[in-house]
Amino acid sequence: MRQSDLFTKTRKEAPADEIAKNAQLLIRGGFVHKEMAGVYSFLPLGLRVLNKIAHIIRDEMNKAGGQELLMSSFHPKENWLATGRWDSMTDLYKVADSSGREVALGPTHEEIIVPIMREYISSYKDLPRSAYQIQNKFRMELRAKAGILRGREFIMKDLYSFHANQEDLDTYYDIMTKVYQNVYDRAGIGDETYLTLASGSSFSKYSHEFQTLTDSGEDNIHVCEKCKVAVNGEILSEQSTCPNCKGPLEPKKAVEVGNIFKLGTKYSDPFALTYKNEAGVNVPVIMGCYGIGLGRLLGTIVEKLSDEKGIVWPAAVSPFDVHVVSLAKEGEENVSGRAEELIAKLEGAGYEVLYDDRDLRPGEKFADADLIGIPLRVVVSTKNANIDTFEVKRRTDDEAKSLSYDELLSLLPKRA
RNA sequence: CGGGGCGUAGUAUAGCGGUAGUACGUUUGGUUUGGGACCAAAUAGCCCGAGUUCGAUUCUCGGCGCCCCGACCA
Repeated sequence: MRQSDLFTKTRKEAPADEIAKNAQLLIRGGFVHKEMAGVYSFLPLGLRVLNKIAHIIRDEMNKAGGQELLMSSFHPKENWLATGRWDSMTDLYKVADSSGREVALGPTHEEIIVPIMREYISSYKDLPRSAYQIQNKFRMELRAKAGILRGREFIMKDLYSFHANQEDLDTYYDIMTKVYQNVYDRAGIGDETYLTLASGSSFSKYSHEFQTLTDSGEDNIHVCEKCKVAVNGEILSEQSTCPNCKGPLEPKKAVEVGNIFKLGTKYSDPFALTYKNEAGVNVPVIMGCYGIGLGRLLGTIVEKLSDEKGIVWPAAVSPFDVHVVSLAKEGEENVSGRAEELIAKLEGAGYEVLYDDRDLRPGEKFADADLIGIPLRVVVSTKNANIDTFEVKRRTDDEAKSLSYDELLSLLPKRA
């Protein structure tokens, strides 16, 4: 993609009232546009990152047997009355149409998925089942904050699993624990993301959160670095040592990038979601639910992986694979021509390229490249127009290197 | 929801009881061209409402909005 065609522009300064690093960098780079407190639009660059994250999540959820669907955002009031959450969930958006009919805007989808599954689960032969979606959620946060880390409208992957018995849920829960860690590993923040014991529900004493260490996080957790596990501060009085090695815990700030819950029959009961076992007896379906906030994950990556110049995207979630910066001046067709040949080769090899073809001074282009944060920058200029190497700099490097095309390729993730 | 702060051009800011200046951006012309250039010109603004006042962007009150701390948070 030609940068001169990209409708967004970078800016030197962030809005004064955005303190959060994720919001500052994402706005300056043209990834997001703020609409109101806690509500952001994703611009082309931001959407590319979001889609990369979604791709990773889909891949992992599919591996775990998840079947993707897309549920509605409008929810029937009666479904929420059935679970009691129409009144008990204080951050539920309730909207009325002109006739006064009320509906909820979905903050989570147990009230929708369970009635759906009720139509398709009737026998033990129909279990287990696992379904997920990636969809916008609405929660009336009293205080949106920290840029895109806590919003009122946000994109979430929510997966719901349905089981014949507790053992099957337990097994699946362990699989999801592993799958979640895979997601964070692939998104580049796995090494500082902790499986964290947190408070549970009436059904299960504990749940698990995935918490990424960062000072901008709003949660206080207590970590055991050896075992890579942690305990949320909210249950520290009950669990004051490492759940694994029983060693001491160290307090840290963290942001919750995912959580997994054993729901039991909490939502199957109100909708009478049961199945017939082999003896022909109706038995309640046991459920689990598993969530990841995509925008929050994106923001967390920015919080953790950025420097004073801008964002440093991990390769798997970068909006583009390569940033080709042409320093061609007016009339230097040999330079721009070489840049375009390179891009054609890279794209032919399956890579996504952002091509800075703009008529700007080099300093400005470099500053933008650093801000946007694509992992690999390739400069084509009169310096290398007539030799067979390119000037290549990884975003994490300080100095550029002169590399051949093949050497450049070796720095990129493999493509099939 | 409690507490605090802040609303001036697209962005960042200065300022004043007498209707606003600077920088970046954008547009035009020229000089430039390897880490956010320079000259000249142009463009564009006081959140909304009420009150006080001869006069309010400035003071007072109310509203709305944004940020921060706390509470809340599948």
